[in-house]
Amino acid sequence: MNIGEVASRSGLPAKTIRYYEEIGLIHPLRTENGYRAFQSSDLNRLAFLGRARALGFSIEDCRALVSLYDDDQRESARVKEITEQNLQRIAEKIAELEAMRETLSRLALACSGDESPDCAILKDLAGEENPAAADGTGQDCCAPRATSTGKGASA
Amino acid sequence: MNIGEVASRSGLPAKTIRYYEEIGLIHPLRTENGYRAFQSSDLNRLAFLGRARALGFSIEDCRALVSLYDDDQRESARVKEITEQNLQRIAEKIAELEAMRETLSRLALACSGDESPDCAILKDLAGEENPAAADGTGQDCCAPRATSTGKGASA
DNA sequence: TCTTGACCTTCCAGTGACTGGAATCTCCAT
DNA sequence: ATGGAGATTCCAGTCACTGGAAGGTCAAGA
Repeated sequence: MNIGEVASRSGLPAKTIRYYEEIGLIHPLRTENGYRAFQSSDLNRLAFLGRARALGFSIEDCRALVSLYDDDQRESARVKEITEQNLQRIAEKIAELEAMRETLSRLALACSGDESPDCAILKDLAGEENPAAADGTGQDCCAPRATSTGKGASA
Repeated sequence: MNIGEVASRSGLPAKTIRYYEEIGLIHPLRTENGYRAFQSSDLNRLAFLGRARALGFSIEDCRALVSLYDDDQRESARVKEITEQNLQRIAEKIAELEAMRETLSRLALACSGDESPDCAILKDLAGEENPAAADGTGQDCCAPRATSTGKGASA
């Protein structure tokens, strides 16, 4: 199989497949003309990688996972450990985004969204004491210093 | 104020403040020795930017927001529009992460996590017909081709 | 036989939003 | 005079690709 067929069969762009070879995730053979010659085992590996990536595993996680997959002496505990770390990262990210969503929803509600320059969103961003808070918690959510690890926008 | 004081007062790293100047988000004056000389208005602007970034606005959104903030002819509708676009991006990201979380939780539960090589997680990634599904929906969540826009791991 | 066009190759640069580090300069206190 | 903190610029790296240029290969059709 040439790269085009593997791309359409695996759902991964050809560019990505070349990149995965470059970083050592796959090792397809070559034909005389220099084209990559994929076996069905390569296709399986790429599908595995595509699924793992779609589940949020990092490339380094994927490297570990395929190597565990290849290793029949593996302990499933190691796989579970990687999975649970990923799960925790994702849960943290969700929590961070939920906090943003709540604040943004509140601000959007408080903004009239008309032709006047008066804007509750800008007032909040400018640090004026919450005219639109009214949630009683008094939490200073999402101030720059409060952003533990994440760097704000990333999507 | 020098950059160090502004950094500690705004909560933004000095590196980030220099970067924000480089991309034209702020325009601090300079003293004779070449040091940046920040006014309190620069500090306000940086705090504004820090809050906006912590709420997930992109740098380009931030550029638009500060320019709206500076414009007393603005219409609050424009601010609300940007906010709601951001809100939607965040909601989509959350939905994507929730789907990952659900699948990962299911897989982690199905994996014994012991010293044996038998692993439900690896089986699923390898595309074996869901031995751990049992959710009745039969949805082929998180297959590589199903990943609409997002590129999988990004946190 | 020649040409066309699809497909393949490599290499380099860009993305977003910083972050790290080197080399150098300025200022102030001892 | 010296030491150290803090400032400057510039370059490279992060993550996981993605876009594009320049060129090689192959099969089909005129």
